Amino acid sequence: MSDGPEATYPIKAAQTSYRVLEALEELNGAGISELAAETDLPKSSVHNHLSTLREMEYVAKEGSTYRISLKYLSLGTHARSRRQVYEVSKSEVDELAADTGELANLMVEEHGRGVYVYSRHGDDAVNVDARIGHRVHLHSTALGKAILAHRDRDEVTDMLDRHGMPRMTAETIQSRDVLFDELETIRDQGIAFDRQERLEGLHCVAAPILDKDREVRGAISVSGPVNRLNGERYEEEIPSLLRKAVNVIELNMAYS
Amino acid sequence: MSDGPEATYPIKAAQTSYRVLEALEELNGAGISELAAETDLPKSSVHNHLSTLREMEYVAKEGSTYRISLKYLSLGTHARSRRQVYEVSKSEVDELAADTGELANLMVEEHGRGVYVYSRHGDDAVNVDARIGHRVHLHSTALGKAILAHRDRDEVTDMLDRHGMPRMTAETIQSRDVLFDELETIRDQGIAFDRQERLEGLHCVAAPILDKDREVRGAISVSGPVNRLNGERYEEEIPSLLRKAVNVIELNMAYS
DNA sequence: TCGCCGGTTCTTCGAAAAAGAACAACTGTT
DNA sequence: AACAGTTGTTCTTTTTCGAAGAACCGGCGA
Repeated sequence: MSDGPEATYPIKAAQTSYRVLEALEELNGAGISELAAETDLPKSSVHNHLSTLREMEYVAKEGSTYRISLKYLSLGTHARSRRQVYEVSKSEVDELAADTGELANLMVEEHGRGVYVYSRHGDDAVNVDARIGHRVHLHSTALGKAILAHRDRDEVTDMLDRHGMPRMTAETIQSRDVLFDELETIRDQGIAFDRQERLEGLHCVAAPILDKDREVRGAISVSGPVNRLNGERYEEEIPSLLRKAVNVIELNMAYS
Repeated sequence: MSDGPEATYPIKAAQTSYRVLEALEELNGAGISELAAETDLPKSSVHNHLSTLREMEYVAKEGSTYRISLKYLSLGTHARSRRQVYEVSKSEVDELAADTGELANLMVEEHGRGVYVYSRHGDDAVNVDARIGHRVHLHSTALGKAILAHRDRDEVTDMLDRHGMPRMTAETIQSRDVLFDELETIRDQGIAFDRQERLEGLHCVAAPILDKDREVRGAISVSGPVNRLNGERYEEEIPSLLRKAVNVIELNMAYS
Protein backbone atom coordinates (compact mmCIF):
# COMPACT_ATOMS: atom_id res chain seq x y z
CA MET A 1 0.00 0.00 0.00
CA SER A 2 2.66 2.48 -0.99
CA ASP A 3 1.70 5.96 -2.04
CA GLY A 4 1.26 7.25 -5.52
CA PRO A 5 3.72 9.62 -7.21
CA GLU A 6 4.97 12.16 -4.73
CA ALA A 7 5.26 15.80 -5.60
CA THR A 8 8.78 17.12 -5.13
CA TYR A 9 7.58 20.57 -4.10
CA PRO A 10 4.09 20.09 -2.85
CA ILE A 11 1.94 23.18 -2.45
CA LYS A 12 0.86 22.95 1.13
CA ALA A 13 -1.90 25.51 0.93
CA ALA A 14 -3.55 23.55 -1.87
CA GLN A 15 -3.29 20.41 0.19
CA THR A 16 -4.92 22.00 3.19
CA SER A 17 -7.63 23.43 0.99
CA TYR A 18 -8.51 19.97 -0.19
CA ARG A 19 -8.17 18.65 3.32
CA VAL A 20 -10.88 21.08 4.36
CA LEU A 21 -12.93 20.21 1.33
CA GLU A 22 -12.76 16.52 2.02
CA ALA A 23 -13.68 17.06 5.65
CA LEU A 24 -16.64 19.00 4.37
CA GLU A 25 -17.61 16.03 2.26
CA GLU A 26 -17.04 13.64 5.13
CA LEU A 27 -19.17 15.66 7.51
CA ASN A 28 -21.79 16.36 4.90
CA GLY A 29 -21.56 20.09 5.37
CA ALA A 30 -20.35 21.68 8.58
CA GLY A 31 -19.46 24.87 10.44
CA ILE A 32 -16.02 26.35 11.00
CA SER A 33 -15.40 24.96 14.48
CA GLU A 34 -16.49 21.50 13.52
CA LEU A 35 -14.19 21.52 10.50
CA ALA A 36 -11.32 22.88 12.56
CA ALA A 37 -11.73 19.99 14.97
CA GLU A 38 -11.98 17.44 12.18
CA THR A 39 -8.93 18.70 10.31
CA ASP A 40 -6.76 19.70 13.28
CA LEU A 41 -6.36 23.14 11.80
CA PRO A 42 -6.81 26.44 13.60
CA LYS A 43 -10.23 27.96 13.15
CA SER A 44 -8.80 31.00 11.43
CA SER A 45 -7.06 28.88 8.80
CA VAL A 46 -10.21 26.95 8.09
CA HIS A 47 -12.02 30.21 7.84
CA ASN A 48 -9.53 31.64 5.37
CA HIS A 49 -9.64 28.59 3.17
CA LEU A 50 -13.40 28.42 3.18
CA SER A 51 -13.66 32.11 2.38
CA THR A 52 -11.38 31.75 -0.60
CA LEU A 53 -13.18 28.67 -1.82
CA ARG A 54 -16.43 30.50 -1.40
CA GLU A 55 -15.16 33.50 -3.30
CA MET A 56 -14.37 31.17 -6.16
CA GLU A 57 -17.79 29.56 -5.73
CA TYR A 58 -16.42 26.14 -4.89
CA VAL A 59 -18.21 26.08 -1.61
CA ALA A 60 -21.52 27.60 -0.65
CA LYS A 61 -22.58 28.92 2.69
CA GLU A 62 -26.07 28.73 4.05
CA GLY A 63 -26.53 30.26 7.44
CA SER A 64 -23.42 29.22 9.28
CA THR A 65 -22.81 25.89 7.63
CA TYR A 66 -20.69 25.42 4.57
CA ARG A 67 -21.48 23.00 1.78
CA ILE A 68 -19.60 21.69 -1.21
CA SER A 69 -20.71 23.52 -4.32
CA LEU A 70 -22.34 22.05 -7.38
CA LYS A 71 -19.49 23.57 -9.36
CA TYR A 72 -17.69 20.27 -8.90
CA LEU A 73 -20.50 18.63 -10.78
CA SER A 74 -19.44 20.62 -13.78
CA LEU A 75 -15.78 19.63 -13.43
CA GLY A 76 -16.81 16.04 -12.91
CA THR A 77 -19.05 15.72 -15.92
CA HIS A 78 -16.35 17.46 -17.91
CA ALA A 79 -13.82 14.84 -16.90
CA ARG A 80 -16.32 12.13 -17.68
CA SER A 81 -17.27 13.43 -21.07
CA ARG A 82 -13.64 13.43 -22.11
CA ARG A 83 -13.69 9.64 -21.91
CA GLN A 84 -14.81 8.41 -25.26
CA VAL A 85 -15.87 5.11 -23.76
CA TYR A 86 -18.47 6.90 -21.68
CA GLU A 87 -20.04 8.68 -24.60
CA VAL A 88 -20.41 5.54 -26.67
CA SER A 89 -21.41 3.21 -23.84
CA LYS A 90 -24.24 5.19 -22.26
CA SER A 91 -26.97 4.02 -24.61
CA GLU A 92 -25.84 0.41 -24.38
CA VAL A 93 -25.90 0.51 -20.59
CA ASP A 94 -29.40 1.95 -20.77
CA GLU A 95 -30.42 -0.91 -23.00
CA LEU A 96 -28.89 -3.51 -20.71
CA ALA A 97 -30.86 -2.10 -17.80
CA ALA A 98 -34.06 -2.12 -19.81
CA ASP A 99 -33.53 -5.64 -21.14
CA THR A 100 -32.57 -7.25 -17.86
CA GLY A 101 -34.55 -5.09 -15.45
CA GLU A 102 -31.44 -5.10 -13.27
CA LEU A 103 -28.78 -2.51 -12.46
CA ALA A 104 -26.31 -1.87 -15.29
CA ASN A 105 -22.99 -0.06 -14.81
CA LEU A 106 -19.99 1.37 -16.59
CA MET A 107 -16.63 1.52 -14.82
CA VAL A 108 -13.25 2.94 -15.78
CA GLU A 109 -9.93 2.82 -14.02
CA GLU A 110 -8.17 5.87 -12.65
CA HIS A 111 -5.24 6.10 -10.25
CA GLY A 112 -5.39 2.36 -9.76
CA ARG A 113 -8.98 2.31 -8.61
CA GLY A 114 -12.31 1.65 -10.24
CA VAL A 115 -14.68 4.55 -10.81
CA TYR A 116 -18.38 4.10 -11.48
CA VAL A 117 -18.95 6.42 -14.36
CA TYR A 118 -22.49 5.67 -15.41
CA SER A 119 -25.27 3.46 -14.21
CA ARG A 120 -28.88 2.82 -14.92
CA HIS A 121 -31.58 1.10 -12.91
CA GLY A 122 -33.84 -1.39 -14.65
CA ASP A 123 -37.43 -1.79 -13.47
CA ASP A 124 -36.64 -4.42 -10.85
CA ALA A 125 -33.15 -3.26 -9.97
CA VAL A 126 -31.77 -3.53 -6.45
CA ASN A 127 -31.09 -0.28 -4.73
CA VAL A 128 -27.44 -0.65 -3.82
CA ASP A 129 -25.40 2.51 -3.77
CA ALA A 130 -24.06 2.88 -7.27
CA ARG A 131 -23.20 6.51 -6.72
CA ILE A 132 -21.64 7.97 -9.82
CA GLY A 133 -18.02 8.86 -9.19
CA HIS A 134 -17.73 6.32 -6.40
CA ARG A 135 -14.33 4.62 -6.23
CA VAL A 136 -13.77 1.02 -5.38
CA HIS A 137 -10.91 -1.44 -5.18
CA LEU A 138 -10.52 -3.25 -8.44
CA HIS A 139 -10.01 -6.74 -7.04
CA SER A 140 -13.41 -6.97 -5.42
CA THR A 141 -15.79 -6.40 -8.29
CA ALA A 142 -16.54 -8.09 -11.58
CA LEU A 143 -16.01 -4.76 -13.31
CA GLY A 144 -12.65 -4.26 -11.69
CA LYS A 145 -11.46 -7.75 -12.47
CA ALA A 146 -12.56 -7.36 -16.08
CA ILE A 147 -10.36 -4.29 -16.28
CA LEU A 148 -7.39 -5.81 -14.47
CA ALA A 149 -7.49 -8.85 -16.73
CA HIS A 150 -6.33 -6.72 -19.61
CA ARG A 151 -3.55 -4.79 -17.93
CA ASP A 152 0.06 -5.89 -17.73
CA ARG A 153 0.87 -8.01 -14.75
CA ASP A 154 3.26 -5.48 -13.27
CA GLU A 155 0.75 -2.68 -13.67
CA VAL A 156 -1.71 -4.78 -11.71
CA THR A 157 0.92 -5.46 -9.10
CA ASP A 158 1.53 -1.72 -8.81
CA MET A 159 -2.14 -1.02 -8.23
CA LEU A 160 -2.42 -3.74 -5.64
CA ASP A 161 0.65 -2.36 -3.90
CA ARG A 162 -0.90 1.10 -3.89
CA HIS A 163 -4.30 0.24 -2.58
CA GLY A 164 -4.11 -3.21 -1.08
CA MET A 165 -6.79 -5.88 -1.27
CA PRO A 166 -9.14 -5.14 1.60
CA ARG A 167 -11.73 -7.78 2.41
CA MET A 168 -15.22 -6.52 1.70
CA THR A 169 -17.16 -9.72 2.33
CA ALA A 170 -16.33 -13.31 3.20
CA GLU A 171 -16.00 -14.02 -0.52
CA THR A 172 -13.59 -11.23 -1.41
CA ILE A 173 -10.46 -12.52 -3.08
CA GLN A 174 -7.60 -12.33 -0.61
CA SER A 175 -4.65 -13.83 -2.42
CA ARG A 176 -2.82 -12.41 -5.37
CA ASP A 177 -2.26 -15.86 -6.82
CA VAL A 178 -5.96 -16.62 -6.82
CA LEU A 179 -6.61 -13.23 -8.37
CA PHE A 180 -4.07 -13.66 -11.14
CA ASP A 181 -5.46 -17.10 -11.90
CA GLU A 182 -8.93 -15.70 -12.18
CA LEU A 183 -7.75 -12.84 -14.37
CA GLU A 184 -6.46 -15.41 -16.82
CA THR A 185 -9.78 -17.21 -17.13
CA ILE A 186 -11.48 -13.83 -17.48
CA ARG A 187 -9.14 -13.01 -20.31
CA ASP A 188 -10.07 -16.30 -21.97
CA GLN A 189 -13.81 -16.01 -21.53
CA GLY A 190 -14.21 -12.27 -21.94
CA ILE A 191 -16.51 -12.30 -18.93
CA ALA A 192 -15.93 -11.68 -15.21
CA PHE A 193 -18.11 -12.79 -12.32
CA ASP A 194 -18.51 -11.36 -8.87
CA ARG A 195 -20.05 -13.78 -6.41
CA GLN A 196 -20.86 -11.61 -3.40
CA GLU A 197 -17.26 -10.47 -3.34
CA ARG A 198 -17.99 -6.83 -2.77
CA LEU A 199 -21.44 -6.92 -1.26
CA GLU A 200 -23.20 -9.70 0.58
CA GLY A 201 -26.12 -10.95 -1.48
CA LEU A 202 -25.08 -9.28 -4.71
CA HIS A 203 -24.07 -11.09 -7.88
CA CYS A 204 -22.53 -9.33 -10.79
CA VAL A 205 -21.37 -10.08 -14.34
CA ALA A 206 -19.03 -7.83 -16.28
CA ALA A 207 -17.28 -7.61 -19.61
CA PRO A 208 -14.21 -5.55 -20.53
CA ILE A 209 -14.24 -2.97 -23.31
CA LEU A 210 -11.13 -2.91 -25.50
CA ASP A 211 -10.06 -0.40 -28.10
CA LYS A 212 -8.51 -1.20 -31.43
CA ASP A 213 -5.07 -1.48 -29.87
CA ARG A 214 -6.49 -4.06 -27.43
CA GLU A 215 -6.07 -1.61 -24.56
CA VAL A 216 -8.82 -1.87 -21.96
CA ARG A 217 -10.89 1.31 -21.69
CA GLY A 218 -13.42 0.22 -19.11
CA ALA A 219 -16.02 -2.42 -18.40
CA ILE A 220 -19.78 -2.80 -18.27
CA SER A 221 -21.79 -4.94 -15.94
CA VAL A 222 -25.17 -6.12 -14.78
CA SER A 223 -25.76 -6.73 -11.09
CA GLY A 224 -28.63 -8.11 -9.09
CA PRO A 225 -29.60 -10.08 -6.01
CA VAL A 226 -28.30 -13.61 -5.61
CA ASN A 227 -31.75 -15.13 -5.70
CA ARG A 228 -32.51 -13.66 -9.11
CA LEU A 229 -29.10 -13.63 -10.74
CA ASN A 230 -28.08 -17.27 -10.79
CA GLY A 231 -28.09 -20.44 -12.86
CA GLU A 232 -28.38 -20.09 -16.57
CA ARG A 233 -29.47 -16.47 -16.50
CA TYR A 234 -26.36 -15.57 -14.51
CA GLU A 235 -23.93 -17.74 -16.41
CA GLU A 236 -25.24 -17.66 -19.95
CA GLU A 237 -27.96 -15.18 -20.77
CA ILE A 238 -26.56 -12.04 -19.19
CA PRO A 239 -23.00 -12.76 -20.34
CA SER A 240 -24.25 -13.06 -23.88
CA LEU A 241 -26.13 -9.76 -23.60
CA LEU A 242 -22.95 -8.18 -22.30
CA ARG A 243 -20.91 -9.56 -25.17
CA LYS A 244 -23.36 -8.11 -27.65
CA ALA A 245 -23.28 -4.74 -25.95
CA VAL A 246 -19.48 -4.71 -25.87
CA ASN A 247 -19.47 -5.52 -29.53
CA VAL A 248 -21.56 -2.50 -30.36
CA ILE A 249 -19.52 -0.27 -28.07
CA GLU A 250 -16.21 -1.34 -29.53
CA LEU A 251 -17.48 -0.73 -33.03
CA ASN A 252 -18.78 2.69 -32.09
CA MET A 253 -15.47 3.54 -30.51
CA ALA A 254 -13.48 2.51 -33.53
CA TYR A 255 -15.58 4.57 -35.91
CA SER A 256 -16.19 7.94 -34.26
CA MET B 1 -21.95 42.77 -12.28
CA SER B 2 -20.21 43.19 -8.96
CA ASP B 3 -18.30 40.34 -7.42
CA GLY B 4 -19.51 37.92 -4.84
CA PRO B 5 -18.36 37.98 -1.22
CA GLU B 6 -14.67 38.73 -1.05
CA ALA B 7 -12.36 36.81 1.22
CA THR B 8 -10.52 39.05 3.66
CA TYR B 9 -7.44 36.88 3.66
CA PRO B 10 -7.54 34.98 0.43
CA ILE B 11 -5.22 32.01 0.05
CA LYS B 12 -3.37 32.78 -3.12
CA ALA B 13 -1.92 29.35 -3.66
CA ALA B 14 -5.40 27.84 -3.62
CA GLN B 15 -6.53 30.41 -6.14
CA THR B 16 -3.70 29.62 -8.50
CA SER B 17 -4.38 25.92 -8.12
CA TYR B 18 -7.90 26.42 -9.30
CA ARG B 19 -6.70 28.77 -11.98
CA VAL B 20 -4.60 25.94 -13.35
CA LEU B 21 -7.46 23.52 -12.95
CA GLU B 22 -9.85 25.75 -14.83
CA ALA B 23 -7.34 26.25 -17.60
CA LEU B 24 -7.09 22.49 -17.77
CA GLU B 25 -10.83 22.33 -18.20
CA GLU B 26 -10.81 25.10 -20.76
CA LEU B 27 -8.09 23.44 -22.83
CA ASN B 28 -9.59 20.01 -22.41
CA GLY B 29 -6.40 18.58 -21.01
CA ALA B 30 -2.97 20.03 -21.74
CA GLY B 31 0.77 19.91 -21.10
CA ILE B 32 2.80 22.10 -18.76
CA SER B 33 3.99 24.66 -21.26
CA GLU B 34 0.57 25.11 -22.76
CA LEU B 35 -0.94 25.66 -19.34
CA ALA B 36 1.83 28.06 -18.39
CA ALA B 37 1.03 30.12 -21.44
CA GLU B 38 -2.71 30.01 -20.79
CA THR B 39 -2.43 31.00 -17.14
CA ASP B 40 0.53 33.38 -17.38
CA LEU B 41 2.33 31.41 -14.71
CA PRO B 42 5.90 30.17 -14.86
CA LYS B 43 6.29 26.61 -15.98
CA SER B 44 7.74 25.57 -12.66
CA SER B 45 4.75 26.89 -10.75
CA VAL B 46 2.33 25.10 -13.01
CA HIS B 47 4.38 21.98 -12.58
CA ASN B 48 4.34 22.23 -8.80
CA HIS B 49 0.62 22.75 -8.67
CA LEU B 50 -0.11 19.93 -11.07
CA SER B 51 2.17 17.58 -9.16
CA THR B 52 0.41 18.28 -5.91
CA LEU B 53 -2.99 17.91 -7.50
CA ARG B 54 -1.81 14.68 -9.01
CA GLU B 55 -0.50 13.41 -5.74
CA MET B 56 -3.93 13.99 -4.29
CA GLU B 57 -5.44 12.31 -7.36
CA TYR B 58 -7.33 15.38 -8.49
CA VAL B 59 -5.63 15.38 -11.82
CA ALA B 60 -4.36 12.48 -13.87
CA LYS B 61 -1.43 12.40 -16.19
CA GLU B 62 -1.26 10.36 -19.33
CA GLY B 63 1.96 10.66 -21.22
CA SER B 64 2.79 14.32 -20.99
CA THR B 65 -0.72 15.72 -20.89
CA TYR B 66 -2.65 16.33 -17.74
CA ARG B 67 -6.38 15.76 -17.37
CA ILE B 68 -8.95 16.62 -14.76
CA SER B 69 -9.65 13.60 -12.61
CA LEU B 70 -12.94 11.79 -12.17
CA LYS B 71 -12.56 12.46 -8.47
CA TYR B 72 -14.53 15.62 -9.04
CA LEU B 73 -17.40 13.48 -10.19
CA SER B 74 -17.55 12.11 -6.71
CA LEU B 75 -17.52 15.55 -5.10
CA GLY B 76 -20.13 16.72 -7.56
CA THR B 77 -22.57 13.90 -7.04
CA HIS B 78 -22.05 14.30 -3.33
CA ALA B 79 -23.05 17.95 -3.50
CA ARG B 80 -26.00 17.01 -5.65
CA SER B 81 -27.24 14.23 -3.42
CA ARG B 82 -27.32 16.60 -0.48
CA ARG B 83 -30.12 18.48 -2.18
CA GLN B 84 -33.29 16.83 -1.13
CA VAL B 85 -35.09 18.24 -4.13
CA TYR B 86 -32.82 16.23 -6.41
CA GLU B 87 -33.49 12.96 -4.68
CA VAL B 88 -37.24 13.33 -4.79
CA SER B 89 -37.47 14.87 -8.27
CA LYS B 90 -35.43 12.38 -10.26
CA SER B 91 -38.18 9.88 -10.85
CA GLU B 92 -40.67 12.60 -11.79
CA VAL B 93 -38.27 14.07 -14.32
CA ASP B 94 -37.83 10.60 -15.78
CA GLU B 95 -41.56 10.28 -16.08
CA LEU B 96 -41.93 13.67 -17.73
CA ALA B 97 -39.36 12.67 -20.33
CA ALA B 98 -41.13 9.39 -20.96
CA ASP B 99 -44.60 10.95 -21.17
CA THR B 100 -43.67 13.83 -23.43
CA GLY B 101 -40.83 12.26 -25.41
CA GLU B 102 -39.00 15.55 -24.95
CA LEU B 103 -36.08 16.69 -22.80
CA ALA B 104 -36.93 17.11 -19.11
CA ASN B 105 -34.71 18.98 -16.64
CA LEU B 106 -34.22 19.87 -13.02
CA MET B 107 -32.49 23.11 -12.07
CA VAL B 108 -31.46 24.62 -8.75
CA GLU B 109 -29.94 27.98 -7.93
CA GLU B 110 -26.46 28.41 -6.53
CA HIS B 111 -24.35 31.55 -6.22
CA GLY B 112 -26.97 33.45 -8.17
CA ARG B 113 -26.85 31.19 -11.18
CA GLY B 114 -28.90 28.28 -12.41
CA VAL B 115 -27.38 24.81 -12.33
CA TYR B 116 -28.72 21.91 -14.35
CA VAL B 117 -28.78 19.13 -11.82
CA TYR B 118 -30.55 16.35 -13.60
CA SER B 119 -31.96 15.77 -17.04
CA ARG B 120 -33.49 13.02 -19.06
CA HIS B 121 -34.00 12.59 -22.76
CA GLY B 122 -37.35 11.35 -24.01
CA ASP B 123 -37.50 9.27 -27.17
CA ASP B 124 -37.82 12.25 -29.50
CA ALA B 125 -35.84 14.73 -27.48
CA VAL B 126 -33.67 17.35 -29.10
CA ASN B 127 -29.98 17.01 -28.50
CA VAL B 128 -29.13 20.38 -27.01
CA ASP B 129 -26.32 20.44 -24.51
CA ALA B 130 -27.95 19.84 -21.18
CA ARG B 131 -24.65 18.98 -19.53
CA ILE B 132 -25.20 18.19 -15.91
CA GLY B 133 -23.55 20.81 -13.73
CA HIS B 134 -23.77 23.43 -16.45
CA ARG B 135 -24.46 26.94 -15.13
CA VAL B 136 -26.64 29.48 -16.84
CA HIS B 137 -27.97 32.95 -16.20
CA LEU B 138 -31.32 32.77 -14.51
CA HIS B 139 -33.09 35.44 -16.56
CA SER B 140 -32.81 33.61 -19.85
CA THR B 141 -34.49 30.30 -19.15
CA ALA B 142 -37.93 29.18 -18.09
CA LEU B 143 -36.33 27.26 -15.25
CA GLY B 144 -34.42 30.27 -14.06
CA LYS B 145 -37.42 32.55 -14.20
CA ALA B 146 -39.51 30.02 -12.31
CA ILE B 147 -36.91 30.14 -9.56
CA LEU B 148 -36.51 33.92 -9.56
CA ALA B 149 -40.27 34.37 -9.34
CA HIS B 150 -40.20 33.03 -5.83
CA ARG B 151 -37.25 34.95 -4.45
CA ASP B 152 -37.42 38.35 -2.81
CA ARG B 153 -37.11 41.24 -5.18
CA ASP B 154 -33.86 42.46 -3.66
CA GLU B 155 -32.32 39.00 -3.79
CA VAL B 156 -33.13 38.94 -7.48
CA THR B 157 -31.63 42.39 -7.89
CA ASP B 158 -28.47 41.16 -6.19
CA MET B 159 -28.15 38.22 -8.54
CA LEU B 160 -28.71 40.40 -11.59
CA ASP B 161 -26.09 42.82 -10.29
CA ARG B 162 -23.65 39.96 -9.85
CA HIS B 163 -24.05 38.31 -13.18
CA GLY B 164 -25.77 40.74 -15.50
CA MET B 165 -28.37 39.89 -18.10
CA PRO B 166 -26.42 38.93 -21.19
CA ARG B 167 -28.37 38.53 -24.39
CA MET B 168 -28.39 34.94 -25.57
CA THR B 169 -30.78 35.25 -28.51
CA ALA B 170 -32.89 37.99 -30.05
CA GLU B 171 -35.66 37.04 -27.63
CA THR B 172 -33.67 37.19 -24.40
CA ILE B 173 -35.21 39.54 -21.86
CA GLN B 174 -33.08 42.66 -21.68
CA SER B 175 -34.89 44.91 -19.25
CA ARG B 176 -35.33 44.42 -15.56
CA ASP B 177 -38.80 45.91 -15.63
CA VAL B 178 -39.97 43.44 -18.23
CA LEU B 179 -38.38 40.64 -16.22
CA PHE B 180 -40.03 41.66 -12.94
CA ASP B 181 -43.39 41.93 -14.70
CA GLU B 182 -43.01 38.47 -16.09
CA LEU B 183 -41.95 37.08 -12.72
CA GLU B 184 -45.24 38.31 -11.33
CA THR B 185 -47.35 36.49 -13.90
CA ILE B 186 -45.21 33.39 -13.34
CA ARG B 187 -45.96 33.64 -9.64
CA ASP B 188 -49.66 33.82 -10.45
CA GLN B 189 -49.75 30.99 -12.94
CA GLY B 190 -47.17 28.70 -11.38
CA ILE B 191 -45.70 28.20 -14.85
CA ALA B 192 -42.86 29.89 -16.74
CA PHE B 193 -42.29 29.94 -20.47
CA ASP B 194 -39.12 30.37 -22.46
CA ARG B 195 -39.74 31.36 -26.06
CA GLN B 196 -36.34 30.94 -27.70
CA GLU B 197 -34.85 33.19 -25.07
CA ARG B 198 -31.78 31.10 -24.42
CA LEU B 199 -31.49 29.10 -27.59
CA GLU B 200 -32.78 29.86 -31.05
CA GLY B 201 -35.47 27.37 -31.97
CA LEU B 202 -35.99 26.01 -28.48
CA HIS B 203 -39.17 26.37 -26.47
CA CYS B 204 -39.35 25.50 -22.82
CA VAL B 205 -41.94 25.28 -20.03
CA ALA B 206 -41.02 25.19 -16.38
CA ALA B 207 -42.61 25.03 -12.95
CA PRO B 208 -41.08 26.03 -9.60
CA ILE B 209 -40.80 23.60 -6.70
CA LEU B 210 -41.61 25.05 -3.28
CA ASP B 211 -41.09 23.57 0.15
CA LYS B 212 -43.52 23.76 3.01
CA ASP B 213 -42.24 27.21 3.97
CA ARG B 214 -42.97 28.37 0.42
CA GLU B 215 -39.25 28.71 -0.26
CA VAL B 216 -38.28 27.80 -3.80
CA ARG B 217 -35.97 24.78 -3.98
CA GLY B 218 -35.63 24.45 -7.73
CA ALA B 219 -37.65 24.01 -10.89
CA ILE B 220 -38.45 21.35 -13.44
CA SER B 221 -38.98 21.80 -17.14
CA VAL B 222 -39.74 20.26 -20.49
CA SER B 223 -38.05 21.63 -23.58
CA GLY B 224 -38.33 20.91 -27.25
CA PRO B 225 -38.14 22.38 -30.73
CA VAL B 226 -40.42 25.28 -31.63
CA ASN B 227 -42.19 23.32 -34.32
CA ARG B 228 -43.26 20.60 -31.91
CA LEU B 229 -43.69 22.54 -28.68
CA ASN B 230 -46.38 25.08 -29.50
CA GLY B 231 -50.12 25.72 -29.40
CA GLU B 232 -52.17 23.79 -26.93
CA ARG B 233 -49.47 21.24 -26.19
CA TYR B 234 -47.08 24.03 -25.25
CA GLU B 235 -49.54 26.16 -23.35
CA GLU B 236 -51.86 23.65 -21.75
CA GLU B 237 -50.84 20.00 -21.87
CA ILE B 238 -47.24 20.22 -20.77
CA PRO B 239 -47.95 22.83 -18.09
CA SER B 240 -50.54 20.54 -16.61
CA LEU B 241 -48.11 17.63 -16.63
CA LEU B 242 -45.59 19.85 -14.88
CA ARG B 243 -48.09 20.90 -12.26
CA LYS B 244 -48.88 17.28 -11.52
CA ALA B 245 -45.22 16.41 -11.24
CA VAL B 246 -44.54 19.35 -8.94
CA ASN B 247 -47.41 18.24 -6.79
CA VAL B 248 -45.91 14.81 -6.31
CA ILE B 249 -42.45 16.25 -5.68
CA GLU B 250 -43.66 18.71 -3.08
CA LEU B 251 -45.53 15.98 -1.28
CA ASN B 252 -42.50 13.72 -1.32
CA MET B 253 -40.36 16.50 0.02
CA ALA B 254 -42.71 17.26 2.87
CA TYR B 255 -42.88 13.65 4.00
CA SER B 256 -39.34 12.26 3.88
C1' DT C 1 24.46 15.16 -35.04
C1' DC C 2 22.61 19.20 -33.67
C1' DG C 3 18.95 22.16 -32.09
C1' DC C 4 14.53 22.67 -30.25
C1' DC C 5 10.82 22.14 -27.27
C1' DG C 6 8.75 20.08 -23.85
C1' DG C 7 9.27 18.56 -18.77
C1' DT C 8 11.83 18.43 -14.55
C1' DT C 9 15.05 20.09 -10.90
C1' DC C 10 17.27 23.47 -7.95
C1' DT C 11 18.00 27.77 -5.43
C1' DT C 12 16.92 32.13 -3.73
C1' DC C 13 13.87 35.87 -1.67
C1' DG C 14 9.67 38.27 -0.76
C1' DA C 15 5.08 37.22 0.12
C1' DA C 16 1.69 35.08 2.54
C1' DA C 17 0.03 30.93 5.19
C1' DA C 18 -0.57 29.46 9.77
C1' DA C 19 -1.12 30.33 14.47
C1' DG C 20 -3.00 32.47 18.41
C1' DA C 21 -5.44 35.73 20.79
C1' DA C 22 -8.95 38.77 21.18
C1' DC C 23 -13.42 40.23 19.66
C1' DA C 24 -18.24 39.87 18.21
C1' DA C 25 -22.49 37.61 17.39
C1' DC C 26 -25.81 33.88 18.86
C1' DT C 27 -27.72 30.15 21.71
C1' DG C 28 -30.36 28.93 25.17
C1' DT C 29 -30.99 29.09 30.35
C1' DT C 30 -32.45 30.59 34.68
C1' DA D 1 -32.69 40.49 31.37
C1' DA D 2 -28.28 38.94 32.56
C1' DC D 3 -25.17 35.02 31.83
C1' DA D 4 -22.52 31.12 30.29
C1' DG D 5 -21.28 28.59 26.53
C1' DT D 6 -20.81 28.46 21.62
C1' DT D 7 -19.38 29.68 17.05
C1' DG D 8 -17.79 32.82 13.57
C1' DT D 9 -14.78 36.71 12.41
C1' DT D 10 -10.92 39.96 12.73
C1' DC D 11 -6.30 41.27 13.67
C1' DT D 12 -1.28 40.78 14.40
C1' DT D 13 2.94 38.22 14.56
C1' DT D 14 6.03 34.68 13.20
C1' DT D 15 7.82 31.49 10.14
C1' DT D 16 7.31 28.99 6.24
C1' DC D 17 6.77 28.30 1.65
C1' DG D 18 5.15 29.55 -2.97
C1' DA D 19 6.65 31.93 -7.05
C1' DA D 20 10.01 32.77 -10.12
C1' DG D 21 13.73 32.01 -13.22
C1' DA D 22 17.58 29.67 -14.61
C1' DA D 23 19.62 25.54 -15.63
C1' DC D 24 19.26 20.78 -16.76
C1' DC D 25 17.49 16.59 -19.21
C1' DG D 26 15.59 13.74 -22.71
C1' DG D 27 13.11 12.94 -26.87
C1' DC D 28 12.08 14.18 -31.61
C1' DG D 29 12.65 16.10 -36.01
C1' DA D 30 15.48 18.49 -39.14
